[in-house]
Amino acid sequence: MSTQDGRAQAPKRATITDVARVAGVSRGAVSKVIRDAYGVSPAMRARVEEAIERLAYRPRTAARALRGSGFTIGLALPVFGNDFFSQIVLGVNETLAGTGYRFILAPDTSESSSSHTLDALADREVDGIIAVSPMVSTDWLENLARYVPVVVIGRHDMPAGYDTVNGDDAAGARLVMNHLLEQGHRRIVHLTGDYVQVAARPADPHSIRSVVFREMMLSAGLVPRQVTTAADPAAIVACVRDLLAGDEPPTAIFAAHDFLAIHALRVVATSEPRVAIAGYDGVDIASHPMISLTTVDQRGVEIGRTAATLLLERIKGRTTPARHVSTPELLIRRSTAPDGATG
Amino acid sequence: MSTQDGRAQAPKRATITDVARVAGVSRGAVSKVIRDAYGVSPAMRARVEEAIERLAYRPRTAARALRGSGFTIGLALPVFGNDFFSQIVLGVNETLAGTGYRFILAPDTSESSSSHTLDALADREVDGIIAVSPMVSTDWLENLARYVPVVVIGRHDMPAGYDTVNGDDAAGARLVMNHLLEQGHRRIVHLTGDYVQVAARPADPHSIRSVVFREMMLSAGLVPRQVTTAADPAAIVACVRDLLAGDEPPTAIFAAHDFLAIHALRVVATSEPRVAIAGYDGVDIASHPMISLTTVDQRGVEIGRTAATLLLERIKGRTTPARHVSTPELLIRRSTAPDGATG
DNA sequence: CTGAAAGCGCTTACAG
DNA sequence: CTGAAAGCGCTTACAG
Repeated sequence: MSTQDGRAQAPKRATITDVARVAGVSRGAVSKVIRDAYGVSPAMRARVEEAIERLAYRPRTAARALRGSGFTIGLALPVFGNDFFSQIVLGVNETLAGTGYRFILAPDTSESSSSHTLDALADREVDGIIAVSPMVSTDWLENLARYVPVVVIGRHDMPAGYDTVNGDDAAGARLVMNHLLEQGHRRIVHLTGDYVQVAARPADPHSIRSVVFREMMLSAGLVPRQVTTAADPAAIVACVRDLLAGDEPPTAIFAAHDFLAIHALRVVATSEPRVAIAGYDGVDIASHPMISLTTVDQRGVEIGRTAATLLLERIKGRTTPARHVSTPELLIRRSTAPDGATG
Repeated sequence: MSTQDGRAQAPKRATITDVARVAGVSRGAVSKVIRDAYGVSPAMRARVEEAIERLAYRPRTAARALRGSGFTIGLALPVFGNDFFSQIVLGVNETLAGTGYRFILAPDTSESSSSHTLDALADREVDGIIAVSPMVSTDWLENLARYVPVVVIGRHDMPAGYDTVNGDDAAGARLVMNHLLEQGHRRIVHLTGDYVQVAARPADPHSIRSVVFREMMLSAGLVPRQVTTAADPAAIVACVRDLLAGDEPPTAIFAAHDFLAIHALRVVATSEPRVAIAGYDGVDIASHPMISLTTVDQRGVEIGRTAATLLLERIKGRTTPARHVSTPELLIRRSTAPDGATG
């Protein structure tokens, strides 16, 4: 006996009504037991719990979220598979453990921009949203924050309605530049993503790194030179290859983030003369002895933990904005070691 | 005028009722316009769309899912931040583009096992679930599949109610072993995760790789030796260090997956004599010239694409089980090159 | 301590 | 082509 829709006769999961019937109580009573709410007699609780067990009942988050809270927070990521963002996710997960809150991840996809991703999360009635480097205006975020608690990672905004968590990008960039200058480098190039627009997005971490690079080169009496590349490995490799093949190739590259640095190393690994490279983020693979990339540890796990903590505060009712900045640390490795120390 | 709950006076997003009121039509009519359903006059559509625009209305997925479909599929991952799984996510994303379906990710967390993750997804009333290497019984999966369309990646099950997508692990393991044996290696050790239990989980990809390793060693007249390690980098490094420091250290290591192989390389990078290493998965970093790890490309993106395609079929009504196996390819790199070719 | 009723925001038949 | 009503599975006051 089949119908047109193959799922037509799919069995229904037990609902709160089924449990109420089996336990011989009202639906409201079952709800109270589930939520561990005040005012349930031990006897009733026992009966309800037995019925829940027997029916393998599980409350539907979708329905709960509609009325009360679904105990879920949404984590929006601009890309999937970036190791630094993975650190953030780890931190969020750590903080949420034991709180009863779960999280779901929603990466921006090829066809959905940051705004779509954030909207989609809000549409699912999550209790709060952590947005990592969202590419939307502050106005857009302020508006979103009117309806749902929001914490933003990776934007040095001065928001009224949401919280921010960032690394100290100016300090981190200074650490890198001081290191390279101390090594005696004069021809240093800043390698960054082609989406970085310092003028349009001054609060963007990559803009700040770029600005600091420029300032420090100038005050050292040097010429700041910056090249931009698309995000895919092939483009990065091509960009760095061109750079090294051009006139006056740099002796050092300050890459705006580790992904750029690691792919730049693909070129540098076989190039002569050697070019120093420093990255930014502190991803795990940078510490691998065969890579050994100098980088700035942004403490992604800590950033994730802090963001989750702030979001839980907001969910509980805080409305005053909080801004957290974590202190970066320079990890000096072989990629910027003086000539000859190459592994 | 503030209340105890800071969110008490948070503004409400416009609902379908608001739109109906503004447009002067019924809620059902608005619903039809939203869903692009049959039977709406152009005039009415125009009025409704104007109201939607004006109110910045967005249908709540949570409410839709309760009644019809939320056009969302859930992707359950056993861990977060694994590069091979990222390939799968990319493939799923590719296939979903343009279908109107979105996906949300739910990784197993420290406190939630695979079953909790899958339940949580089902509780959110997703239209279907793709489960990557879930650590639950087949009975459990069959039961889940009674209620929601399911596709499982990374288990060579013979299911009745769900689909499976896998690499050909036996073929892949043979590629690796043939390669190592051809290089003249006799003392080959298989390095695998300590959770792998061949007897208990014969359908697990890692079990299959382990079994094939054993068979091929035996038929080559060699002694199969396997060591297991916990999943964290420190444990892997300690394990490999012990292995190399022990009696009769191997001349080659067949790691059950790239993450193991790459961290094993941390030890091997500085060890004498040289030990060949092959991994399994085909993660991006393996191709980096400074890593250059021999591995089996599992074609993760293709696996993700196929899984999404099968799930969409199931959502549309297919009930007969499908099983897809993708053909792996051996990528020979420097990590298994003969002595002296070390980079 | 317990239950009946209303409502969250949507969709689905069913009348008109 | 359009609307009124019932219902998805839950929670929230409000009576008793």
